[in-house]
Amino acid sequence: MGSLHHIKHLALTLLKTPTTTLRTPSDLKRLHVYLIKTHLHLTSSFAVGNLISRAASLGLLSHASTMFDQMPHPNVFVYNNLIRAFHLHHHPQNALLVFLRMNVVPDSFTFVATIKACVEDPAFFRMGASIHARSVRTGFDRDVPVATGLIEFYAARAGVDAARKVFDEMGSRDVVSWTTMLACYVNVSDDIASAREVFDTMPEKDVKAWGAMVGGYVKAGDMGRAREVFDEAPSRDLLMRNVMLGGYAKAGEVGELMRLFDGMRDRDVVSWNTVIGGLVQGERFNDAVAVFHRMQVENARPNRVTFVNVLSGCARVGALDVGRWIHSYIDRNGFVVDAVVGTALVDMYSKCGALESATHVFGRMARKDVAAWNSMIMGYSMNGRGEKSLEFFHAMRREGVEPNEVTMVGVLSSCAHAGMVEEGKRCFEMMQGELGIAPTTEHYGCVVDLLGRAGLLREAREFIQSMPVEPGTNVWGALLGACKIHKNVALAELAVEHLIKLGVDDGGSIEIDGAVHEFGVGEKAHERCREIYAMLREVAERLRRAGHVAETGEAFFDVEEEEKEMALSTHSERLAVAFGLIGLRKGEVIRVVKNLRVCVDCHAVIKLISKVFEREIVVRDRSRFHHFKEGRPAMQNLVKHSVFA
DNA sequence: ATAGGGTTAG
Repeated sequence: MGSLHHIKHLALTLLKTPTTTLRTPSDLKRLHVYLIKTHLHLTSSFAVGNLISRAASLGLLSHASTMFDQMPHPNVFVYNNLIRAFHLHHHPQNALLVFLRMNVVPDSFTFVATIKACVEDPAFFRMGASIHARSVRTGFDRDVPVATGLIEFYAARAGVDAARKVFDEMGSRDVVSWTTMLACYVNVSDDIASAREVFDTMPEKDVKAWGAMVGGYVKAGDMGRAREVFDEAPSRDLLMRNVMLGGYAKAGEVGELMRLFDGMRDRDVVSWNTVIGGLVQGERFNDAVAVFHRMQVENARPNRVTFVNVLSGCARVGALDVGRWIHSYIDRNGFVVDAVVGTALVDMYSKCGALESATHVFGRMARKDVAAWNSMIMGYSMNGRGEKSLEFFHAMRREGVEPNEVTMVGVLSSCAHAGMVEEGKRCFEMMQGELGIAPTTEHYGCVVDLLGRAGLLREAREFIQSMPVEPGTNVWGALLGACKIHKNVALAELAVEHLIKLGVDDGGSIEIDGAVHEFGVGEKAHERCREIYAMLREVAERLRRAGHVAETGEAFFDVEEEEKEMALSTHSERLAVAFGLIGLRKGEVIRVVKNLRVCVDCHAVIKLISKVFEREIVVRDRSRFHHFKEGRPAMQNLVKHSVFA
């Protein structure tokens, strides 16, 4: 109820203890109206300053600036809050403009806020230096928070030595300035030894100082030392535990991660997100989804980071059901699909082979940055739609979005899939020239793929030899793929030799009812193993009747004939497809994710399975998708939601 | 009445 009594009460409370009231935007809007009605907005710097401060933290910047504009004589308190408001909303230029135009004497709070704004953008280096000079002239540089702000400013803009100079010249230091100096060594110069030296020299340490030191070791990847400091600290707060969780997540120490997490009395959304992210990184996808479900049970509210983490897990294992569920959760709960969440959705859909949904999400995104375009370009490329992918590339350039190295991987692989050799070569040239992007092993792999697929095997081989960097698995994998297509056994053996040396193994997985099942070659460990092999025998029998003969020429050159047939029929992707035939209801699309390329025989067999068993099958391998429907490689209806339609 | 330091993401 917006009764006048209620509003008056709110206003009076605000004037006494402003930070504890006004929790919602509507509270603030009512108060705004009240201040105007009572003309307090013209005279009370106290009321207006506080309103600006609360408006900024509630995301209502327009209320803040309206109130400011209406005030004839704002005092320094009002100015400070407006500068802080702009800074909070990432408008450092506006913050500094307010500072330059203010016609009252700045105080130490003003200097802190403006220096902070200068840290945000490298363009404000000279501005920051001149504010520093002004603080020296007016004596505000002796204020500890001002000097601390300057340490951060110089560390970010001129390096840690310049920051250290300010630190050394400070008249007095407190625990915050010491911790700031420590953090500069950690974040700016990766100098853990100097950070430790500062830590050992500090006259007093609070929980944040201990936390900063833990974070330093975490960033250096030294979890042993991080744990030592963590255990040694006189007290541990939530943030410090989260830092530790992040370290275990980054190091892939999932056991320690879960042990610490489960032992925590209270957790915030960062704790949950860190654990989910760590499980996804550690390829423990089912556990990651389980933790997400645990969040619901424990009434913990997820945020956009949670969604992005879970979605990236879905993308990696091709878990379309879970991904769709997350998408509907986002919509149901009114979360905004911003550039990052949108890209995560697009990426998930396209890596699950659901291009139609990916295109739909992309089309509805308000802001599309490089990463968003990349996910579309990559998505179409991986799904074998090279021309469409290049259309997106050109649209992106028309929109004035600068391509990066990820874009070019997508573009080059599109050219490879579409057989556009000359276009691909042109793009490779353009990338190094016009765009000034240095090629990575990914790009070289794409070029090998481009040449190899087109049958230019000798050129591909020569290209590999001319590479200035060591060829990775992707490069040899591309060459092997080309050898399979063009039946070049000698070159294939060379590629396989390198792949084995680089430690590549074989595996595939499939998602049933939100759970991921993994299969290796000749896998026998799965709980429904007997059923799966029975199904494989049925598959073999039905395919034989349909006239299939295995093309054993290309796999295992040194294996006896029968063993060859056996090994081929237990290739991981076939085990997974067989499991899909058992575990999924008729009419559901069977989606399989594989970490190597699908061999020619499996490709042929799965094509036949899709026909004989009347199932739609999508197999994703390390470079692209294979859609099968009614015995043919199938394409979904992609044009409907396309931005070009 | 307003300030400065350690945590998660496409």
